This record gives sequence, C-alpha cells and structure tokens, in this order.
Amino acid sequence: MSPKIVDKQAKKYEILTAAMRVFAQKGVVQTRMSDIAEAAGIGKGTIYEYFRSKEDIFAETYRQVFEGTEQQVMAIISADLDPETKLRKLMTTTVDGFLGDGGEFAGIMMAFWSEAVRNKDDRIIDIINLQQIYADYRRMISAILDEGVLTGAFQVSDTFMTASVLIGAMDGILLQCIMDPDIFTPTQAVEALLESYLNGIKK
Amino acid sequence: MSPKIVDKQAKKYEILTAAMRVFAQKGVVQTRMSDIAEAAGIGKGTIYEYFRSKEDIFAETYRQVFEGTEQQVMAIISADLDPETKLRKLMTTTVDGFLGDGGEFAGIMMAFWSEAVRNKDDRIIDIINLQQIYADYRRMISAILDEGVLTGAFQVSDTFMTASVLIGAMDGILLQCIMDPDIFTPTQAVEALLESYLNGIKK
Amino acid sequence: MSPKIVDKQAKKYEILTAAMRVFAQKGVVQTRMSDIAEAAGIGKGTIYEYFRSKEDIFAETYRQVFEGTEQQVMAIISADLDPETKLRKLMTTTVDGFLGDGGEFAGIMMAFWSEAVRNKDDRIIDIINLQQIYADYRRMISAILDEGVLTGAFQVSDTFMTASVLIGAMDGILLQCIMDPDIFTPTQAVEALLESYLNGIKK
Amino acid sequence: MSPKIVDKQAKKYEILTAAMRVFAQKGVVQTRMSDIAEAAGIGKGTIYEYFRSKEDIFAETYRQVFEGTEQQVMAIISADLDPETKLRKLMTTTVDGFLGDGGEFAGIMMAFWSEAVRNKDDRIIDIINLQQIYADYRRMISAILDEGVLTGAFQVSDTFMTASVLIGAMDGILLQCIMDPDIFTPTQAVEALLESYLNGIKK
DNA sequence: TATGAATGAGCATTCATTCAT
DNA sequence: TATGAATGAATGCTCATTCAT
Repeated sequence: MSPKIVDKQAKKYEILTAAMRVFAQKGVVQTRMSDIAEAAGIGKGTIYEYFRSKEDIFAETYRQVFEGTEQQVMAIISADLDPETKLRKLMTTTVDGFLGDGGEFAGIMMAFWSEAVRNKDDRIIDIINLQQIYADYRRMISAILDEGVLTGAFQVSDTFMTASVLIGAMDGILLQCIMDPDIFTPTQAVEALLESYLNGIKK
Repeated sequence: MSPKIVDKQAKKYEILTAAMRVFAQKGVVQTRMSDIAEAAGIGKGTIYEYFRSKEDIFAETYRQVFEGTEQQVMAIISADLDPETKLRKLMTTTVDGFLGDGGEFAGIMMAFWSEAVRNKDDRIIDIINLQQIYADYRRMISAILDEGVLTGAFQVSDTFMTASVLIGAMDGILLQCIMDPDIFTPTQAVEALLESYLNGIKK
Repeated sequence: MSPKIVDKQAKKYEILTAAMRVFAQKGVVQTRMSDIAEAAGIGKGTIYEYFRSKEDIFAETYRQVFEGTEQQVMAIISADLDPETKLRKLMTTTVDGFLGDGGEFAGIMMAFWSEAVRNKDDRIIDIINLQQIYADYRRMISAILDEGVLTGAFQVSDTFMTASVLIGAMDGILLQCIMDPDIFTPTQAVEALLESYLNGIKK
Repeated sequence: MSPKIVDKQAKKYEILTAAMRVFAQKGVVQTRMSDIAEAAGIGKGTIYEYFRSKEDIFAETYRQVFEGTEQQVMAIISADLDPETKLRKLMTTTVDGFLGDGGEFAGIMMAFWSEAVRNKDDRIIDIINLQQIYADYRRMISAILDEGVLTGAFQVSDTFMTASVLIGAMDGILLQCIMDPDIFTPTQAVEALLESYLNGIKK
C-alpha cells in the first residue's frame, strides 16, 4: 500500500552536490551525465527523475551557490554603516561566499564562470547573465564610493572606474587562490588589497 | 630551407590564426575541426597535414600567443628603469599583449584561460601550466616591488601579497573589458588601478 | 470466485479501457506505460500486477474490442435473411462496431490496424492476424453474394473480388471518418456505398 | 589535389531507397538510424552527411514517392476526356503510382500512411497533411462526377459522398493487396470496382 | 599535397520493467 | 496489494580522425 518513501528534496540536493563536485573537477561541458550519476552513486536514468536536463542541473547548481551570497550582499548594502566598513564587509563577504565553508565552492565557481565568460549562447545567458551580475556589482560598489566621496571619506575622481578595478581585483585574487590554494587565503588577500588600495603604496 | 618548407610554415601559421579566431569566438571545447578548416579556407583533412590533433592546435595556438608577450616582459624586467616606471610598463605591456592590436587576442586569452583554469587534466597542464605562469609573474612583480622598497620608492609590508593583488587586479580588469568592451579600455583601467593603488584613495 | 478475483477482473478491465483511450489518442508505439497508468488513475507499477508487459496489454485490448463485433457478425451470418438485407446488416454492424457507441473505438481501431498492417513481427501476428481476419471477412461476404447470385438477387461475375472491393470500401470510408469526423457519418457513407453499388451510378 | 569524388545525389538516393525498404518493413517509428545505415551498407554517421535527421529522411522519402503520382494525376485532371474515362484513368493511375513498378512502394506507402493517420504531431502534419490530401482528392473526383452529371453520363445524388466512397474503396483495395499480394492485383480490383460501381450489381 | 566522404566512439535522453517498502 | 523510485538498454545525433583519391 505504501511505496518506497524517499526524501525527494534530500536526494535532489545530493545529486546537486555530486554535480557540483564533478563540474568543479572537469568543467561543465566535459562533465557527462554518467559522471554525475557515478559521483552520486546512482544510475544514469535516476538523474532524470530529479532534473529535466543537464542544463537544468547546471542552472540549479548555480542558484544553489549564489542565492546565499546574494542575500548577504543585499543585507550589507542596506545596513547603516560608514562607507569604508561597508566596502570592507561587502568584499570580504563576497569572497567568503565564493569560497564556501572550506573552499568547496571555489571549483564550481570557476566552472560556472569560465562557462559564462565565453558562452554567448542565449540559454546560458538566461541562467548566468554575467554581464548583468558585473553591472550590478559595479553599481553597488560605486554607490558606496560615491557615498564615501560625499562624506569626505574617499578621494576618488572616477568612482565607476574605481569600482570596476576593485571588482576585478577581487576576481583575480580569487582565481589565484583557487588555482594555488597554498599561497594565501582570499581573506588575507582582500585585506591586503583594501589596505594598499585605501592608503596607497607610494611613500 | 626549401620553398616547400617555407610554404608549410606559412600555411601552418594561417591555420593557427584561424584557430585562434574560432577559439576566441566559441571557446576551445565548442570549436569543431570543421570550424577551423572553414575559417582557414581549407579542407578539414588538410589540418591533419599540419597538426596531429585538436589538442596539438590548442597547444601551438597557446605558444603562438604567449611567446611574443613573454619576450617583451623579459625585456622590461631587465631594462634599467626606476621601479614605478618598470611596474607601469610591465602591467601596460601585459594588458596590451593580451588584447593584441585591436583586442583580437582577448577572446582567445579567455578561452585558454578558462580551459586551463578548470582543467586539471595532465595533458592540459603540460600545455598551459597556469600555476607556473602565475608563480613566475608573482616573482617578477614582487622583485620590482622589493627593489622599490629598497630604493624607498614604495612602502609595502608584504611584497609577495601585493604582487598577487596587482596581478589579480589586472586579470579581473581584463575580464570585464572582454565581457563588456564598451565600459572602458583596459589601458584606462590599468592606469586608474595604478593611480589609485600607488596613491591610495583615502583622504 | 472470491470477491478478490472479481475485483481483479474489474480493475483489469479498467486498465484495459484506459489503455484503449491512450492507444487511440497517441498510437500504440507512442503510448508509454506511465500514460496508461495515469489514464487509469493508478501507479505505474500496478499495471504489472495485471499484465505481463505492454505487449500483453495490447493483445488484451485487441481481444476486448473484437470479441463483441465478431459475435454480432456471426449472428447475422447465420440469420435467416435475404442476401441484400444480410449484406446491409453485416456492413452496418461492422462499421458500427468499429466506431463504438460514440465513435470511441475509431481511434483504437486505427491504432491496432496501423500497427498490424506494417508489423510483420511474429509476436504481433500472433495477436492480430489481419491477413486471416480479412480472409474470413472475404469468405463471409462472398458467401452472401454467392447466395444472392443463386437466388437471382445479384448479378456478379466474380463474387470473391466483389467481396474484397466491398470490404475495402468499408475500410476506406472508416478511415476518412476517423481522420475528418465532420464530413459525414460512417453510417451515411455505408448507405451511400450500398445504394450506388447495388444500383450503379451509370445512367 | 583531388578529393574522393562521390555522386552525392546518387548516394542520397541510395540511402533514401534503403530507408524506404526499412520503413516498409518495420514502420517509421521502429526503424533505427542504424537499420537504415546497415540496409544502405554504410556507417551510421554517414547518413547525417546526406540528411539532417530521421524526420528529414522521412519527409524526403515521402516526397520521392508522391511527386511522380501527383504530376500524373494533375495531367489527367486537366486532360480533355469524357468523365467516365477520366475517372477510370484517375483511379488506375493512383493505384499504380502507389504500387510502383513491382509493388515496391506498397510497404512504404503503408508506413507513411499509418504514421500520418494517427500522428497529430505538427511536424508530421507539415510533412504529410493527409487530411488535406484526402480533401484534394475528394474535390477532384467530385468535380469529375459533377461533370458527368451535367453531361448526363452519371446519375448521382450526392457527388461529394460518392467521391468519398470511391476514394475509400481505392484505399481499402490497396490495403488488401499490400497485405496479401497473392489474392489479386490492384488494377484488377479497381476495374472490378468501377465495373460494379458504374453499373450496379443488382439485377 | 589536399580533400571531404566515411566512420564509430561517445553522449544526452527516454522508457519498459523491477523491486523495496 | 499498490506504489513509484531506480535502472540501464536503447536510440538519435555529433564530431575528431582516417583514408581513398
């Protein structure tokens, strides 16, 4: 009378996690459905009980990773903090979000991003609109910088450009941490970045 | 030395150039041999007269792109310049090298890099040892910074970390320029980066 | 004999009816077991409590549909009627049997028949021996025609051929009614067929 | 300098012929691309050098078969013949067209038709709009009958219905010939049909 | 030497059937 | 008994590579 009871939500999450592992390891394009199945310890067909397609998995994995960070970022933006603190918090949170608890998201981030960067396919853009994401980030950070200029905390001629440079620096730092995790932690690096950037390195 | 050999070299180069164009446009994995053949205006089979495999093309394309930049960088490193000028030149040259005459290398760089970043495949590492490349760059830049600290031009506590941050910033800026070429030129951005970074943005 | 067995029979019939509906709508090959389960309002696995396989369902559905018509036809054949009436009744009954109460069998007939027509697979022939069915029909109708010739009611040189033509006409009319139910009812068409066929259209 | 020269047109036709054979034998849905490849004596991938998809093959096979017949039919319609001759010619030509030189098209016709009959898929309707085909045929034949009524050759109350019956009869006869080629030739059957139909079988 | 026709390994996806509950 | 989660064989299609010309 009663069928096999399975926590569909939990199993879906398991598959998602397995997919992330494989995506991080091999990249999205090179990952075969059978790789994900094997990683999840299930049959190939079972995946399709939980996801409609490989693309669907990709989209869900992406959401899984980003939703958390996005919310945290929003909270910081609307918090009542002085510009410098806000900038620090925003950058630290972003980097931490990307690297997850133990850096486990690093690889999957890389996979997402390298996929999005060169894929002009509309279907991918629907899932990850990197251009949009960057535009949003630039807007948020330049708003903080503008605020700082108004309050007299910062001296910046082109806040939009400066925002871009800060974001770029974050990305580049993350990349190095992902590729070579032993050299330094991203948090250390972001602090170094802000330290130098805020104060200048020229004597 | 015979004319035939010269022709072979020229044709090989043509194919390589065609491959770069397509790689830049579609990414390495998504590029089909037929795409390259078409772009080069030759038959599909002909490619195999000049290259052993798709991977071989990838490796050679990579070498083609980097050899030029590498030599320029080396020249700057060993030139007799003050640290600040050296740093400016190094960064500007790197960015220009990546973007080529008219930004044509940008896409191919992206393609290489997104390939290398997530591919831990030994075969890819043999071709593009990104970890090594970054290590080299960090060493070069931190040497310049060390020199600047010695001469009193810079005030940097951790030159290695600062070097990493600068490299990261360059990468990140390039990424944004590639993805959204209208917002600013990489040269502008690098100048803004150096300006802020050298002088600080804090009042 | 126990209530359970009765229940089983009833449920089996329900599944069969559901299967017919779906077969009629999508064709046998395109019908999925899950479609049948859904149409029957039961679980996919439950079907296998009543049928061994999809093919088994197909066979049973077929028997279900034909048994009724076959018996009616037999009754007409052995009835004591004049040849013309017998012919009319036989054809009308056949067409009505195919179209069911409200034309609901039309689609399933089509499904069976298109399956049988092209499938020379032994397993299908075991289930629907169309060749045999047509041979039987030809025999029955030519017997009626022979009778008519003997009694002087008909003037037919080749009763076997004429029987074939009549059967063919019935089939073809049914097909058109199924494909385009608005043009005319099969009963109308059969009457028109008999009218013309019996009297000729040539002035 | 010169590549392998292949008559692409000829090879395409060969594959088409092979496909027809298999379609006729197994039906369209049950035919696998590998079946066609095997029947054509080529590799699976080679098919895709000549056709975009299985559906494409289906459509082309269909056109291949029908184009000839269609033109012949048009010629008859516009010829200057008396109604009875026109009707005879039209029906004979149609039946002959369906059966090809040695009845080789019979099976493929069956396959097409059973596909079209139950497939409400838009893609199939785009290829074979059976409803349209039947409507056209009904129009053509009823026009001939109308003409016959005007000239006093025929005595028909409902020419549209009579046309439908005639078409149906043709279809049904073809079906029987295809399923059981030994009983009679379609030409014989069509002649018997016209003979009876035109003159009536009632004494 | 140059070519593109031919190929088959490889992959995403579907679905009849099984089986643990 | 009833169920639906799990499965893998099967299938359409792609594309790097080979090879006859």
